[in-house]
This record gives sequence, C-alpha cells and structure tokens, in this order.
Amino acid sequence: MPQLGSGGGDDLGATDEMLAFKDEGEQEEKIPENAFTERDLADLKSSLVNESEGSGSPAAAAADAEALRRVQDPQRVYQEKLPDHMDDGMKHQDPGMYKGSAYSGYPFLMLSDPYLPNGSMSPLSNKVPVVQPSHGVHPLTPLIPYSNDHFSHGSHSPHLPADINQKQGVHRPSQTSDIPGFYPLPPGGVGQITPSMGWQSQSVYPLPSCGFRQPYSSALSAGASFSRFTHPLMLGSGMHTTGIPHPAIVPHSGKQEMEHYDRNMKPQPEPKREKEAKKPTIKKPLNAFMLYMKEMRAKVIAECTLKESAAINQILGRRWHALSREEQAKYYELARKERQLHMQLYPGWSARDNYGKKKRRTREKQQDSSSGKCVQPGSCSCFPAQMGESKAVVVFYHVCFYSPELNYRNTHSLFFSAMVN
DNA sequence: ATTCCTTTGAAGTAT
DNA sequence: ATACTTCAAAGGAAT
Repeated sequence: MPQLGSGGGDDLGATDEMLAFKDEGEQEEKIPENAFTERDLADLKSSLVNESEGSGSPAAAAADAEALRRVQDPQRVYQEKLPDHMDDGMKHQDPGMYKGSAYSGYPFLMLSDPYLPNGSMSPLSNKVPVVQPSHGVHPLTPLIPYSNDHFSHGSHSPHLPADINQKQGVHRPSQTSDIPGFYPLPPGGVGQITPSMGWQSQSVYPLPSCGFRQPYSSALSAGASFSRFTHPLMLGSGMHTTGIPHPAIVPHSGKQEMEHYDRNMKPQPEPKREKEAKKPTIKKPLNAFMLYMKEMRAKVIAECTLKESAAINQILGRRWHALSREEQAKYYELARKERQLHMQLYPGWSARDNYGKKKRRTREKQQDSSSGKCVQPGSCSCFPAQMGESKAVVVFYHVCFYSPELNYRNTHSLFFSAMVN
C-alpha cells in the first residue's frame, strides 16, 4: 500500500509544496506557532489606525498609501522572495503583481491616459468511508480523519478506481492507490455512512464568533464540538446526493436559498427551472492555508482584540510563513487528502463549476481600468516625426504599472524627442 | 442585502 | 509553458 507522503505517482499531491521562509529580515526568527507576537498586533493595529485616519486630502491620501504600503510590505516581501525559497516544483504565483512598485524614483514626467454533475454520482458515492472527511472535521485538531490509525488499517478498496474520469473525456489527475488507504473501507462494506454518522458529527466549521472570545484550545474545542455543533448548512441542503450531508455542499447562493432549504421540506411552489438552477453549490476543497486559517483564526482572535477577518488574515499569512516545514507539511497533507476525498465524493465536480458565482466589484473595476489596453510595461516605440522643416526622433514610452498595495493601475505615456536636421 | 477586504494555494482560463 | 484569474473561509466594514 502506498505510503503517505511517498509522493510517488501522486499527482494530486504534486502541488503540495513546502515553503521555507526563514530569511525575511525582521521575521528571521521563527515565530512560535502558538505565540502571537506583539509585532503582529502592533502592525495590524497601526495599519488599522492608519487606514481609519485617512482623510480626503491628497497629503492624507499619500500618507494612507504609505501606511498601507508599510503594512503590506511583509506580504510583498514574501512574494518577492518566494522564488528564492521555493522547494523544487514550487509554484510561483502572481509574481508580476508584487514586483517592485513603479512609483519609486520614477524619473519621467508622465502623461496620464485617461460536484454534482447532472446529479450523477459515481458508484463510489454510496461507499463513503466512515472516516470523517476532512471537510467535516476540524482539520487541525483531530487530524483524526487522517490519523495513521485510519490510514494504516485501511484496506485497498476495490470500489475505488485508481483513476477516476471526472468528466466526459476529461482526465483528472490520477487517483493514486493510496486514496483507499486514507479513507479505508472496512471490509464488508461496513464503511458506508449512515444517516447518523455523517458530516453532522463534525464541526469543521467555525463556532459562533463569540465562542472564540475565551482562551481557546483548538484541539479541545474542535474535539469537543464534534457532537455538539452542527453546521447550519447541514440542517438544510448540505447533503450529498447519497443523503450524506457534506459541508462542501451549500445552497447555491447563500441565505435566501438556505431559508428555502431550511423550511423543512415545505413544498416550495417554484418553477421547475428555478429549482434546477438552485442546485446546491459544491465548494472547493480547502487548501493548506485555508485549513491552517480555520484552525488558527480562533487563536488569533482570542489573543487579540481584532475581529476583522482581513486583519486576522494578514496575521495568519505571516504566521503561516513563519511555520516550519514540518508544520506546514501537516497542512499540505491535510489539504491533499481533502482534495482526494473531494474528488471521490464529487467525481465530476470542477472548480470551474463555481466560477462566476461571485459577483465582484473589483473584477469589474479591473476590467474597467484595464480596458484601455495596458501596454507592455516598459515598451518603447521609436519613430521619426516630421516637425515642420525639421525632423525629430521621438522616443515614446508606454509605461504601465500596477500597484497592488493601492489597487491602482495606470498607464502613462511619456516621450522625449531630439531634433534632427 | 450585497460586496469588499485580506491571506495562500489549487485549479481554472487565456495567451 | 507561462501568466493571469477565480474561489475557497471569515466577519467587520463599506456600499
């Protein structure tokens, strides 16, 4: 049986990479996993103050921008340094977005230019192992679903094809034979989830925020919450087609549909078409960082007075980078299993299925601002021009820059010319 | 009521 | 092959 972390032939895990961030200036010293540094707080609070103090004046706006830049520098530094510290095969994301700002020292005058495909289920779906899927489990705590006990006792299930074709003609990454090992089916098909042993028993999902106000032990709370807390989604439509509720399945678009599902089977006089349109959405499996956030968010909230998720997430991002390889490996492994389980449960599902379900103003903004084609940064055109009786060589630059810190994109044209007789 | 913000990673699309 | 985009969670803030 394939071993965890063997990596051999595991396409799914191929993208699980470790990050080693050990050389980021001030963060060189490793931040203990459970220690919320005062610097985190200070940074965050100062950033919040800076943001809130902004006024409409240009000077203040500049100050805000600078403050924002300072606050976000750590992340940018990480991004910039990422390639230097990636392990083999590490994917580098959005490098361009975080490259040095074009602001500094700009020497020129600038002329601004204005899972349930068709309801079909794989045969696997009726054979969901009892092992709690990671979706339903607080990923950190228990790790229970992924404990060695579960894996080591698993027998290779004949029900699970080594390679699942998820969509017609679409070859998804091969399911490796270790999947059954992760989610073993007890001999004799005992592994089927019964209505009483489904996702309800797991509380991956956050307790009410007030529950985090007290000193918090993730292991304790998560473990203790197994039977006491039920994810709200599970009350409604978070059901797998097998009848197995799964946190990844949520009503298509939030509360309204939730209400629809919550009304305990009351027949809703809806047009058939509308009903079809409201198929529950199968969420993406959580990646390593998301799993980490789920676990650590509560701690961070408990350790500071911050509530804003954006601020919390900044801290979590920094702490994530401060984790050791081993610590991160734990989450990468969890995430890998999440994906594997997700693939088993929703063989035909694709992340694309959820595309376009979020309306984003930023997307529109970006499209607007980039609608005037962003010329290749640094591109230069040089052409002779006729100016009266003289000729001029005009060098024309289009400089396109984008500042992620300021969420500002602009294209500038600049030129200089030399008269040639 | 809806979207934004903010993070990283996976997976999708576009070139 | 590479670059870029979208979404996953969270919840206060902004629209």
